[in-house]
Amino acid sequence: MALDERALLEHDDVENTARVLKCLGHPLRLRILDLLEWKSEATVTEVHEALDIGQAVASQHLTTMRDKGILASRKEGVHVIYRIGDERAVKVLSCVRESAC
Amino acid sequence: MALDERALLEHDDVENTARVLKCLGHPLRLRILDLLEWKSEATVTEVHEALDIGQAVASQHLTTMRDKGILASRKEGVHVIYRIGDERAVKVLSCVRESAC
DNA sequence: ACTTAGTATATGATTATCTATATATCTTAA
DNA sequence: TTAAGATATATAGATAATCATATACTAAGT
Repeated sequence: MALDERALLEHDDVENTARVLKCLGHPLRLRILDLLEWKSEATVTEVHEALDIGQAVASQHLTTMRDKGILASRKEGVHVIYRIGDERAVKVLSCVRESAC
Repeated sequence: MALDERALLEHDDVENTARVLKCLGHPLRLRILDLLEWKSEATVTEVHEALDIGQAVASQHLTTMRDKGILASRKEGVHVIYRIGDERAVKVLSCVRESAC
């Protein structure tokens, strides 16, 4: 019955969707997303201090999330300021948190 | 600023949320979810044939998803019939698919 | 130019994930 | 009880993720 013609699959973005969800599926990255949801913006240092994780780890996760489009960033002087880059990530989070979406 | 008091975190289910999202973050498992979304139910054999994957692989992924509560199953004779066990998974999927949730 | 603070990357060790093959278990029919 | 089909599990090789340490890069100030 030609699965390739089905809704999700015909978009041929299953791989990409999986990549995004997999990226969200990590405790630290969820906490980063949560942090940016109420703080709007944060530098690498702020993330690494707020979450009490190593600077390199923070940078790595932030970069990973930006690569997937989940986060966006801008440079301001010596700081790199990260923010949420795709509101769908927030919605996904709220979907999981509660029953209603 | 006591991150531990924030919404998502005070639920202390960050780990579990991450586990679920990580589980969804796999191409085959997304396709399984997609299959069960329009087919309602499917046996292991049906999944492994519809997705053209090995029987063991199908069984493993189905088991994994059931362990996380994403799927549910019942036994009927010699068959094990899987279905979606948590509608939030579907909602997560639709959140990622489109802009609106 | 030098220093310092912020950020990114390279590396490697550890652990987890994925898939295939093979095998085991379970259920029903003969 | 034996056989056959359906499902699950054990195992192992390959690949990928994670995290820590160390190092490199960059921008601003002195």
